Amino acid sequence: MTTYITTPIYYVNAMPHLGHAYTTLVADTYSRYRRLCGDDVRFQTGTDEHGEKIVQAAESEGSTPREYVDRISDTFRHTWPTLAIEPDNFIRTTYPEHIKTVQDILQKVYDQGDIYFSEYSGHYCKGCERFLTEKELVDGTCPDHQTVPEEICEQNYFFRMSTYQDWLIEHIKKNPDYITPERYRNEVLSFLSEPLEDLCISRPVSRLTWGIPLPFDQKFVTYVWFDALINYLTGIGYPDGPDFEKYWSAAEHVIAKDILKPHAIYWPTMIQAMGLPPYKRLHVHGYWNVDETKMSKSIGNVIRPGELVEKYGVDTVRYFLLREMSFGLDSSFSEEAVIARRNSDLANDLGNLFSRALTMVGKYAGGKVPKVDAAALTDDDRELIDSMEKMIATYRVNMDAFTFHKALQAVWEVIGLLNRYIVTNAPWELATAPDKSGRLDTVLYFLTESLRILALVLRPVMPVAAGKMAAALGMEDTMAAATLDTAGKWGVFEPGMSVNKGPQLFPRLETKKKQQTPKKQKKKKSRDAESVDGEGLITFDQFGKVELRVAEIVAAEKIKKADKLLKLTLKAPRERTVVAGIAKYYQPDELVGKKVIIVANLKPAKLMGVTSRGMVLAAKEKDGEGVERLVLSTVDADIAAGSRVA
RNA sequence: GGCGAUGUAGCUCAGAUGGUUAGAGCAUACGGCUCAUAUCCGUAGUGUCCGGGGUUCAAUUCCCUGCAUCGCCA
Repeated sequence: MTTYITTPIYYVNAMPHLGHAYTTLVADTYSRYRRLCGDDVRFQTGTDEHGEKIVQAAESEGSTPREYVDRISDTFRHTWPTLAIEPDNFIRTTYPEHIKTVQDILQKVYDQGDIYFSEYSGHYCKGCERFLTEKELVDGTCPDHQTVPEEICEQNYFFRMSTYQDWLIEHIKKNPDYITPERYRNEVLSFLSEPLEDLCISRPVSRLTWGIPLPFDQKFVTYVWFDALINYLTGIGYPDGPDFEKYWSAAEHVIAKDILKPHAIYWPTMIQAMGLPPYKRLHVHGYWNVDETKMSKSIGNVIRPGELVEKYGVDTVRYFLLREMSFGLDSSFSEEAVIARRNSDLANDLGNLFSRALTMVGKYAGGKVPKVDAAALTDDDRELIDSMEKMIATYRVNMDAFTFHKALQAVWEVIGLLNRYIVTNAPWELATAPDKSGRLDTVLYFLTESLRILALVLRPVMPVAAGKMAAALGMEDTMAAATLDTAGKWGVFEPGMSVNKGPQLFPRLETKKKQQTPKKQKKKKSRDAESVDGEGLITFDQFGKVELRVAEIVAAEKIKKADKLLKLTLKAPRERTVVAGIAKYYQPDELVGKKVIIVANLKPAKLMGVTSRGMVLAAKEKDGEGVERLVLSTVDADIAAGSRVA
């Protein structure tokens, strides 16, 4: 079998965050799993590097687009190994081969009449990089950027997506696995129940230069779709690379739900127009909410995967992300939850199981895997074998279906069974009775054999830890080459092999201040959950939740019908909109350029129709006559916008 | 505004084509073991299964309606 698994290519206007990491981790885990099944696997990720936003981002830091994309793309490329993510190919849309193939495809589709030229006019928002419909406008402004869109009349090229609508509906209906989980399949079908409009695929060079020129009209460059999506083809050598057909016939894409439409609608119709067979499956996952709010650049509560790995280790992070999220749904991320998973699942259940079992093989069997008396198996033993085999079957079904949380749940059920097996068979008692040595050997063999299977199935999820487990079992090399077919069954371990406990797999992590008398705390909290311990004092941790940052005011304007409110556009370091109640004390003009301190992770709120993401800190006083004065907080010396304040 | 999803134990969630005692993990309390990483094993709980109405011998499950949250579309 062949597997071709891809992540989206990531737009280089942002640094890698938890969302990128999760998508890529899923693809990596799946690729490792398919290799474990013996597949020929190709795993691809990369970066999407064209577009107006890139030009702006490059300008704002004084570099060329080329320098800028090289730098950010490199950051992505170097982030993945820290998570033990190992793609076979890292593609960039600025690679010459990609550009050439994109142009060839555009020419082909143009020649066959599926791309046409047309004129239209509308409200173009620069921030959104697109035209907004009348209904999207709020008081004539873009609701996301609070700017008045330009009235632009423009000519562009369009792809006849509508031609392929009926085919696509048929295809999705006939192939229930084409888009999963089902909720997203339904969403797509519901969208397709209305007539599709054709897809605008170009931008005039007058407005965008950082893109791939249309081969049939040099006054235009291609806009995102025919550039970015085609990476899935160019990355495996389309059109005439030797491996192209082999991998393309097995193509599976992993995406987050925000890019469902391009992948479930635009892309299949494009593929169909090119005369290629459709991709095999599309796997759609949800978002990570961070501490109960959406993770977003503008709120600034972005989790950096590298920092997590540094703190908790690569295996814990991978396990947590795959175990905690029900694939397809949103999940919430918190470091408390990571620590809880680490301690209960990894340290207590799994790590301790390895530790106790291998210690006993060392103590009671001289460190060598003993022989089994096959004639004297108990019901316990048979139940264990049975459970192991069922677990492997469940694991395979769920790994195939991308329901990683269920696969891991099945593995942990058998880990629980093993811990029980130890207690009921009490090897330490068997060891004191000379006539029970046969039974002792059997129990120890059953344990080590089970550990071997655990190390095998956990490899796709926790490659580093699984390597340590294999090493402890003396099977580092054989495990690395093993497949589920050859090794994923009972009875593979050869008696006589040496095992070696080695260091702890998952040392417990200290939980914060757990020793303090919890009962007293409880009483206090139940009286008033809002009040803080002590007399109005907050803990350092509580303070740590408040993210203060330096922000530069780049624009300020009054909000209509609100005499106190100003709408500020801040850079911290990304642009965001914050509404501040300072209109009585400051004029918009005098604010621009000022550097202030903001609460960056405040839950967004709508004030007079404007969404405010954060708040500006200011001091207020009343003089003797009750007249109020307000002064904005600022910084003592010039410092980069976005700097953290603590 | 239209369509859809979700609402179950303190927390995160599973589940039943309607039918006895509604489940798991974490957290909590108590007991046991000593091979093990203060780990493991056992026991114990608590639930107006979102509110209201209907169908039915019987509804947490089906139907209607309301509320809340979320998603897609306009």
